Amino acid sequence: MKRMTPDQRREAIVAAALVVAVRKGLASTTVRDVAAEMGTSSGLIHHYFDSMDEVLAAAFERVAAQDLALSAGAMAEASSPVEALRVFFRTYTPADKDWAFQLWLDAWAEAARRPAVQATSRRLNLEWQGLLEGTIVRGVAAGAFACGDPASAAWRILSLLDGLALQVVAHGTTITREEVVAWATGASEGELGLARGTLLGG
Amino acid sequence: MKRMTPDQRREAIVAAALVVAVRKGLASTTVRDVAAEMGTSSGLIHHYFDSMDEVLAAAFERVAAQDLALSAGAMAEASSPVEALRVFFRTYTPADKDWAFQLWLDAWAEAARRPAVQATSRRLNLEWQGLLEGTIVRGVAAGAFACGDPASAAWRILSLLDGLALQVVAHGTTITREEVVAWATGASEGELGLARGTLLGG
DNA sequence: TCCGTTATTGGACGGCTGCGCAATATCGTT
DNA sequence: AACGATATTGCGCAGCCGTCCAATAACGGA
Repeated sequence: MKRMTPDQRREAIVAAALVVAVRKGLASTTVRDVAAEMGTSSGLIHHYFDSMDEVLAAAFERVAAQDLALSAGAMAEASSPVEALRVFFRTYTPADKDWAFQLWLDAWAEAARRPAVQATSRRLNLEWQGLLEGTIVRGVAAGAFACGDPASAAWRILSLLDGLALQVVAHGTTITREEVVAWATGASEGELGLARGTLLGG
Repeated sequence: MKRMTPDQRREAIVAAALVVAVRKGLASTTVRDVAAEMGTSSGLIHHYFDSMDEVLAAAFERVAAQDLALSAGAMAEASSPVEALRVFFRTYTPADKDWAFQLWLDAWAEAARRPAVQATSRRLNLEWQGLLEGTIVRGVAAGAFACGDPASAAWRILSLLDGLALQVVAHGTTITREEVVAWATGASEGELGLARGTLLGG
């Protein structure tokens, strides 16, 4: 195959790994799959990554970090903390990309046995919490929210959303996507002392 | 190996599969692992189960259903809905058995690609929600809780708990077990119109 | 004690796994 | 045009996978 610069090749490997991971699941993505997806030999992958663990972590990070950056960017442009929270719920909720959330499920499960995946998953979860906490802190400072403990409130909102989304993605029919959004925003309004329905404007 | 009745053998297979699943993860549990754990040949397993998917589903069900029954039993003996909820939080929370919750993580992730595991996981999640919903309904009837929608409240409490526990088990150090319990009970008190600290009696 | 039933064996089948390494091909530079 | 650096190949290694099936062994009833 055509020769690439190390940076380009690394990118290509991660991109190919992601395609395979979405199709087969993170845990079942193999060196040969990724090589075939790139159209190269499998040996090439170990020339850039020490282990498959690191390839999978990089592939997961690619989507997860991008989604985070997208949400963070959109929230930063919001006119107020309340609006930022609306943006958060709109962009975080698995809408047409359940596959991304499925990758989160894969990552959480794999974390126990793949150190690099665990590190990435933990770091990104922490960043989501930080993003949310920052927004809450700003809202409290602006007098828009009433919240005694922004850090824990952020964890609660994030975890509720994850727990509910999990049911949709893993089990399909137990609850609907609309219920996830409605229940999570409702609980968050209670958490932050907002009037019912405040966070549902879309 | 010694000949067993079909019932005994099925049990032995499921028990052995569970031991291996706890050690290696649900997804990485193989026919040969299970056979070796039992001390029999691997062909025996397919004499009792059509596929590995069903073995894993049965192994997962063994722990999950037992934990559910244990909680349900203890909650049924509680003197009041409030006490029942206290029991719920005490028994649901991953205390010394993170391994059981890790199996839940495995099951949720595997659900996408293993029909039998998905069916079991979904059914048990629904039963947990039902157990919680029933308790809330009884509490409302007894005037102990104020809750307009017990069904969705049950989903919210369960999902919050799952989402928080997930961080503990998958990432280890992000939040502590104590925070999980404190935050989940706190949110539930808000959800049900209880005074702060009501659910923490232990 | 013999016999039919069936639990159990053990290996065949085709395919897959992560990893490592010598050989080769393709660059940019001289 | 020749060369050194290195990206890429292709395969070997040792082992694993789920599934299937003919042969065997152990049991209960006659």
